[in-house]
Amino acid sequence: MKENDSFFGQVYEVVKLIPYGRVTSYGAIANYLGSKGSARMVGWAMNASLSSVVAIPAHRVVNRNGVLTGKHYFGSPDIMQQLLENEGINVESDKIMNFEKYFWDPVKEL
DNA sequence: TTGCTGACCGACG
DNA sequence: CCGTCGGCCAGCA
Repeated sequence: MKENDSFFGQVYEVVKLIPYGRVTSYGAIANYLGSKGSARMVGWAMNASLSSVVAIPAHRVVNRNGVLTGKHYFGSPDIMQQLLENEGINVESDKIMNFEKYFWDPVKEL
């Protein structure tokens, strides 16, 4: 797995491990990787994942507020919300309702 | 190689 | 409440 060699690869691993109907935050992933301050890299990795041939459920990754920050990067601002709602997650005004309930923390789960 | 930017987060004034 | 800055790592001109 060459992907796992880089910081990005570790992000991919975690994001792909996110179970159906769950969401996590950039900071949580960064914290799991051992670099809390590198939360920006997580988002950057997501951007790279869009070009990646590997399917990455980036729509399950949101910011600490539960807001769909990168929704615009999915091609259309509605795609990310539609995907989340399709998994049974309520999204309103670009933010996840009951975010705490759907929140999946890799540090605690893994 | 250097410098700027980026889907974040927390702290400071 | 709002604006600004630092920190983390990687990609690109």
